[in-house]
Amino acid sequence: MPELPEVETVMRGLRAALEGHRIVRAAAHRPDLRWPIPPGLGRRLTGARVLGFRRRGKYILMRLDGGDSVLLHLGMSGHMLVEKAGRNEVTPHEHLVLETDEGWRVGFVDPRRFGSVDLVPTAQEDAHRLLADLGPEPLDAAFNVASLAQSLVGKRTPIKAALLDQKIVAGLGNIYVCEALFRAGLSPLRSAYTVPGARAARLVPVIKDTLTEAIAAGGSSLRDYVQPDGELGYFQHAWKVYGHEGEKCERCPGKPVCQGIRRIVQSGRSTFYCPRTQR
DNA sequence: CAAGAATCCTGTCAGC
DNA sequence: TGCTGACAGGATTCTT
Repeated sequence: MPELPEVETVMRGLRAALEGHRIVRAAAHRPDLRWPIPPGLGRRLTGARVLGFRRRGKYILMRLDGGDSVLLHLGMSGHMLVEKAGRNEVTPHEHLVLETDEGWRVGFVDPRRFGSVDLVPTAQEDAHRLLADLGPEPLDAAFNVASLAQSLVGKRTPIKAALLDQKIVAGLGNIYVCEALFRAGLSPLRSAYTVPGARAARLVPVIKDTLTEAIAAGGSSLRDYVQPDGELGYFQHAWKVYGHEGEKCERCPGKPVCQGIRRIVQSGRSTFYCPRTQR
């Protein structure tokens, strides 16, 4: 489900509810996610104070006193529920529930269970096996035209697949890759090794802009996805190609040559693009 | 080695 | 109304 802007939005919501507060109750209700929730996690969390949050790619890290951090990935269908404490029944897909000293109840809900929860020593967060191989943060200066060009050299895979590879850049997913390629006027089918140069120079800024705008909008809300405070993100209204199969691309209005936005399948996932303006 | 397919799991929606 | 198949924001693991 969530890509970088949604994860960032969720992290900010968790920060507002949890940072500086003590966890007075914690329980894992179903440990068999993408990887098992470590046994004893509930016990480890109970009584801990939450010191702070950060995001790395699509992962959220929650720093606790006592030297450990909780590593959270929302997978495809994961989201967080933040509500007033008091509800004792657990909804069917609520795999982890916390309660704070200020009376907030925070639940991790993930029907498809592609998400994961782990515990990692704070001092070694970035050495965790799930984080160790991640590429640069797309909004950091370390992600730039030169660094992207470098990582695309010799890659014969389509640029669409390369940008989905978290080792090349950390946090892009299917929606934002489609949107960024549209904005850059690059075909998702183009071989990655042909991008370094002028094309990479177009691509990097639009990736940063797209993500920045999406974060400002509170992410994109699909179906039941909501931010922790229950608000809906609204970036989905800014999508130009994703989910717009058959519609006219806004770059070629009225042109008889425009066949409209096309959906194709690349490595098992939908790609939306305009064949006329994206080359 | 790299690239694409298969896989994990549940819910929803379109079409019949 | 029920049933079936396609598809969904991800990422690893298995095959070519």
